[in-house]
Amino acid sequence: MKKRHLVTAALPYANGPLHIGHLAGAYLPADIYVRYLRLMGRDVVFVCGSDEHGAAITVKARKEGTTPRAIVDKYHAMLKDTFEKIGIAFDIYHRTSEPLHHETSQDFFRTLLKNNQFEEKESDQYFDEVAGQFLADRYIVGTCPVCAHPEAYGDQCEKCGSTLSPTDLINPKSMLSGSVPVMRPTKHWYLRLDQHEQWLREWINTGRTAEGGKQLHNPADWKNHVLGQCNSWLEQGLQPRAMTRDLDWGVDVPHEIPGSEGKKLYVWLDAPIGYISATKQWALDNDKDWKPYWQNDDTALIHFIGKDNIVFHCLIFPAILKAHGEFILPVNVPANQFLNLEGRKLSTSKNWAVWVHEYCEEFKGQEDVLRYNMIKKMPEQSDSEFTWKGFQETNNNELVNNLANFVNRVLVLMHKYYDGLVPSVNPDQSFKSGWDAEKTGQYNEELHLLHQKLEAMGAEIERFDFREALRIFMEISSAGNALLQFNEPWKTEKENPEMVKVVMNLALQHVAALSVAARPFLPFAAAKLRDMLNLAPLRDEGDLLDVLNELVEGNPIVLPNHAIGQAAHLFSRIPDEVIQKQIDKLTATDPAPTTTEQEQPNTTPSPSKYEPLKETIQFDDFAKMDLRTGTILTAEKVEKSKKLLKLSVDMGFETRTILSGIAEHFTPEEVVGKQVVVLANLAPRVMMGTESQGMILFAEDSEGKLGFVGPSANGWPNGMGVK
RNA sequence: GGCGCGAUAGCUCAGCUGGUUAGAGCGUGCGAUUCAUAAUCGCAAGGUCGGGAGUUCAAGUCUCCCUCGCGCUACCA
Repeated sequence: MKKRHLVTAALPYANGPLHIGHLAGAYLPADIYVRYLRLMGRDVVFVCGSDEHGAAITVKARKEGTTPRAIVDKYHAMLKDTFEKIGIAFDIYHRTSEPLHHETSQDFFRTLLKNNQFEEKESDQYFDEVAGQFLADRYIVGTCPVCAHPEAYGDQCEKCGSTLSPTDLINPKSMLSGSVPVMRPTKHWYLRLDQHEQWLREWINTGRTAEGGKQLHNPADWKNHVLGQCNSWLEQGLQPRAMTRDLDWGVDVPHEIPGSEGKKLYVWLDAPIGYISATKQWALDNDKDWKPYWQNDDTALIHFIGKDNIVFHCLIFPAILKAHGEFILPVNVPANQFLNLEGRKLSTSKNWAVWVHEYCEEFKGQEDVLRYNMIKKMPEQSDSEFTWKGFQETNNNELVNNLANFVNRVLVLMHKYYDGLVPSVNPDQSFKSGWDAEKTGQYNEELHLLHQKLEAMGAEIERFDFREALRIFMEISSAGNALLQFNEPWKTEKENPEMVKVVMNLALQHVAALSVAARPFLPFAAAKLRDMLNLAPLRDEGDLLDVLNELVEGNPIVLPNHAIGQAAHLFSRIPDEVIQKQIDKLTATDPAPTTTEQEQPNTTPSPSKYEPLKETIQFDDFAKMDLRTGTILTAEKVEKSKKLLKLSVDMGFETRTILSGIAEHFTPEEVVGKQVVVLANLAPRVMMGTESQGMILFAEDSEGKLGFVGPSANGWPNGMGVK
């Protein structure tokens, strides 16, 4: 194992609160890993912070009539508070708007420039002639080519989730001035990723940056989907990537560099360097040196992220680090897959989520219950699912019935029989082992078994299998329950008090071991347990290592005559009403039916389903559109396209070829013969090698389902106007 | 469309380089027990390992094709 660890968790974007998907994907696994390392006495720094730049934040500020600064201040404070409440124990939670970060990333940029890592390239970008500036993708709105949502952004449609590029938008408009943007050439700095392809391929697949080079990591330890995603990119060939953008909210390209006016560092540089700035700030605050953590190959650098971030952390950021020349590469990037909620994908825009700050309000004192559930459902190898019902069952059956109940019965019996003083034991006294009813137990040997379990648990954490680690943790509680069950102190106390002393002492050692081992998973419960046992609070400085060192010798971790505290309930049952309330809340904010309900006609949509009205236009604006009736004659799927159908439409006076993005809604057979309304004077556009000569109108419901729009009477003549 | 990852008991998931009757937790059924938040402990039932073909003495595990889910990507009005 390396001498020291630097652990990062993906920087959350400061334009919204944290939901359980974020938690299960990156922050909780990172936190467990780090807490474990601290318990083992390792040198570890855990950094994170808010990602506060980019156009999405300025857009949000504009919408809400405030400043980007106000937006990031609000969400930074909120995120920081949420992390604290749910027990994510960063060493520092930084933010990219700090001057230190600006300096750090600008220095990085200078070094890359000096090292000839950039090429300057001109490309055409949308430019707002009224506002006199280039437009970030987010600053351009238009109609989504996929779902016809009229307010899609240049990079993404929030309605249907499609990834877009600004040139895809129909009727693009600048959000700054409302004018129609024009294409204009602009210059940017591109990182020569193509020059890094060779060693990246070698590094990803062999753990060495060059043949015969030093072994930096073992690819067998990396997750399948991580390697697969990387190789998929490598095989397609890496292209130079722009590292700067025409933005107005971000880190300036250093001013001394010619052509830097109006240019900001793109998120590719800005965000990951945030890890480094955060480490620097931590070092300043704690009178430490940040450099060994980033520049010494004794350090294990580990990035915890979600699967959408794989390429960024496994290819682009490593390329940046290597291009700089003085930095180490990550030894692992244990990316998780996605967590679904009640059968559907989490969606911020559709408010289909469990918000962590709300959970912390509504379930005060039950932070660990959420953590436990997140671990059980952690999407380590494939997507997983959170349900409120499962949340309740897990809490009641495992945390209350097994763990909390075990702790409670031990403490109650200890007080009953020994007034809360740990009894001394005769190590030769035999009893039934809690691990196997058939086996005769021996005190020191049983303590040694406890050691083995804790060690196995740690090994699983080290290989990022947190669910398995948690299972082993619970095994210790189950074995404790079994120990009591097999030996029945409540029956045997009178006839065989010596045996009961050993059993109760041993049961207490289980509880004590759990009070330490729980720390990575259930930090609040761990603290409560320490208190109940009247043991010193954990210091995060090798407490588990100390326990292991005693147990491996067969020694107890709580000595005879230690006075324990009063028993209290570690976890409480969650009743049906509480769960039902959460389910109601979820379905109230998003009335979308589940799959089984989808058949039901939904005639009374709630007000929230309606899109806001667009701004008022004049009659002249409407009159510009030439709408005509037409009939679809033929339809076929466009090759290599998922969404397009190629249609020929009888317009009466002529037959037109029109491409329409409806292949995911209708089969070609379904649409042939349908009478439709066509926007006939729309400028033609070539897509997938075919020119589209118009646009077909569809009605869309709140689910994104499409319906034909046409004259209600059959046999209406084609080519007629629609007014 | 291309590429990647996944599809295993009612539910949530493990199954490393192919090799004995395919595992765990939860749920279910039966039994034991009462110190404990009607908790606990034991036993049992439950799977043609998404579908099809192939390689092999032997395939959940390798190859090919197909279906479905998710992600990345693409000139998609």
